[in-house]
Amino acid sequence: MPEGHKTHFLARVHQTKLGGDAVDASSPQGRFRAGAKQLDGRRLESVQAVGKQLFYRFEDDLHLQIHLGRYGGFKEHPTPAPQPVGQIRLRLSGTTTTLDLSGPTTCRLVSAEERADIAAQIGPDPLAGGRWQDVWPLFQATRRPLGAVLLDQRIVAGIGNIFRAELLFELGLNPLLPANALSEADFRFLWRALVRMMRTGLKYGRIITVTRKEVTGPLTQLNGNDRFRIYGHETCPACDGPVVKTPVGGRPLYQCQRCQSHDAIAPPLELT
DNA sequence: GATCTATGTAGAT
DNA sequence: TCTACCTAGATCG
Repeated sequence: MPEGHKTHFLARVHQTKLGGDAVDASSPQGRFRAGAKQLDGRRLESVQAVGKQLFYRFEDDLHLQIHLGRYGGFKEHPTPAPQPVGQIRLRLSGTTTTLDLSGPTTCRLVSAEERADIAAQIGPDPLAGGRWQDVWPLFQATRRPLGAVLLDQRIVAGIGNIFRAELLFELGLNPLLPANALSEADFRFLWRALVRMMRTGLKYGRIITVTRKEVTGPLTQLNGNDRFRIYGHETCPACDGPVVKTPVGGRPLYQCQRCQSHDAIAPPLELT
């Protein structure tokens, strides 16, 4: 269930809880048996997120690449862990913590060269010091709609369907605006908003775009789509008009057509 | 129990 | 642009 905030969050947690440990590795489901066998007993040296990719470096220059895809996820247990439940592709047991990985799109061992190649194909990552100056030329070079460009991991790393919807809504931007029609000042504004949104997601380990003013009760207790302003909603929190769900860039985009009709960044919306 | 849905991507057409 | 793939949880009957 991850966008870029989640991979960075997981990298931190896994580094803290298993970094330095010689791990017991197994594949209860069986589909990563050979890989787990190679990892078994080796020391986990570091964990790093690159956009939505996760890389685990083990001793002897062994690299594990994980992409959670849409359904993938980790469950954490104290070591010794209970019997695995469900389709556990990989179980990594450290001294104090055991991780169960299920449903990843990718879980494989790669060489240091392959790891570098994969990372090189991913655009600047707002959570890893990516700079707007490096992304801006790529926006200028394409007439593809903003809503599609934001999801392109070669251009910016870590944005998924929720961040895209929430960012475009917050800025009041028309998702179909050609990327190269955005002014430099507006692009910088967009970048700042994106970094803030993703950092908040990293802090909580989940995407939260509403602010305390907009909801009752603590942010951490929000459920489901209540954490978002537009994604998964039926009515617009600003104008109370209908939210439409239409495919842009191959994924369903939630949009208030009244509030998001602008070709430049609009004044802040009144959110209630 | 069956069916639907989901924060993603790669490869075929 | 379409389809396949990965899995769990919610919803429906």
